[in-house]
Amino acid sequence: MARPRSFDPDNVLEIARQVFWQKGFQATSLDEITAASGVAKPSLYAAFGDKNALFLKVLDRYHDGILGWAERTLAQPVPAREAIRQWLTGFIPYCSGEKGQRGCLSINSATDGSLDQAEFRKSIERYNRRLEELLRARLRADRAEFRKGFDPDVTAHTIMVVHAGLLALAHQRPDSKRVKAVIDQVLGLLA
Amino acid sequence: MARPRSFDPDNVLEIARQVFWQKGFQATSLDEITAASGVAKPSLYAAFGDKNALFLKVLDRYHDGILGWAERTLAQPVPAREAIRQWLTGFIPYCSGEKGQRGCLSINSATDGSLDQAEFRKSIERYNRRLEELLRARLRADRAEFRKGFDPDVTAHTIMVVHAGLLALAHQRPDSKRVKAVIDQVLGLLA
DNA sequence: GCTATTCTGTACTTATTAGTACATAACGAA
DNA sequence: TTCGTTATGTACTAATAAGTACAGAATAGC
Repeated sequence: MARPRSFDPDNVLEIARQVFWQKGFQATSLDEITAASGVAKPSLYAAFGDKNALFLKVLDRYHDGILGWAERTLAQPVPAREAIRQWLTGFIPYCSGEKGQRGCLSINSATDGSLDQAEFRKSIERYNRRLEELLRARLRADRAEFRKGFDPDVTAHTIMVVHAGLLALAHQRPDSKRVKAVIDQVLGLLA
Repeated sequence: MARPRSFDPDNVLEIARQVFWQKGFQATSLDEITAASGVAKPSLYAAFGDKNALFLKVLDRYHDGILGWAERTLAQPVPAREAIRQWLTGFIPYCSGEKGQRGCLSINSATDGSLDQAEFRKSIERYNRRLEELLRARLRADRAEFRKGFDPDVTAHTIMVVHAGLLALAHQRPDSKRVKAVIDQVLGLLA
């Protein structure tokens, strides 16, 4: 009953993610997104709202993707330590080499002082909380695998810190061997 | 033999640091720096060059301050583990609570995709390299304090990762107790 | 084919901001 | 005091970018 959309919104969000991820929220202009996606500004505004709303959708999508993968990886029927090792190891391609350069969209956004928009912060906080909950739940459930006095809550948070640190330092494109060595050493805390 | 400067450049760099640290490089306009410092733009340009050059000076100053403090702390005549504990503990006020909100200027800059200026990257990389060298040198020197097979190089890097992670997550204003617990747990690797 | 409705593209407005031109003020030296 | 020199402040330019007005295109139903 009206003219149909000439683009796939999901596809545009994917393209927008790449641009935002590479250049950051502030430095990305909507003109760059129209150039990359072929969708003109009025259509972007109609479909996603303003720049903030578009970025928020991109960020939520990014978070959901990682959370989904974390859920699957951490639910595997292997020892908790092995599941967490696989989870952390899965980040190596994003923490090292050329691809590491861009780091993590969530952390890049969290460290961007200009994004004090409450909604961005909320999205990031919820993401971090959920991720840590996944780790904590797994460590608590398999507590019997560890030594006496093992503290699953502190350990879950430590792993979050290491995870954030690896992705923060990823911009230096470290060698994947160094990243792996750090992961192996930190997993020594799971005993 | 000419009109003297009406401001202290060092003082202006200090003020500029606060503004850049709070809002980030991109989001900080020179007008905000003139407003905060009382120094008009032409004077800023004459004294420091353009916005990039000013920020680079601010960043280098920031790095030098932290490196100087790290050198002093890590050179103390106490066991390496204790020196490193003191060094990490010293970051707690910057990793937690209200003050943690702004995070670390260096990491904030490293994760800002718009700063692909080669000189910014170089300053940050040199800073990280020197910091890691300080840790590595201390751990190597006191290697005898640790167990057989202890790897000072990997451990130094792991500490850098934890350090970066704490400062990346600082934006969430975690409780200082949580930060301390992570530090204590990680120091368990120094044995 | 015709119409109501929604989407698209061009071209605009408006605001912000990096950087500068220029007139003037403040100093040291003679 | 006067001159040469360097700093300061006002006011500008130019460029970039967010957001929008509007005319026209594409569809489904009639």
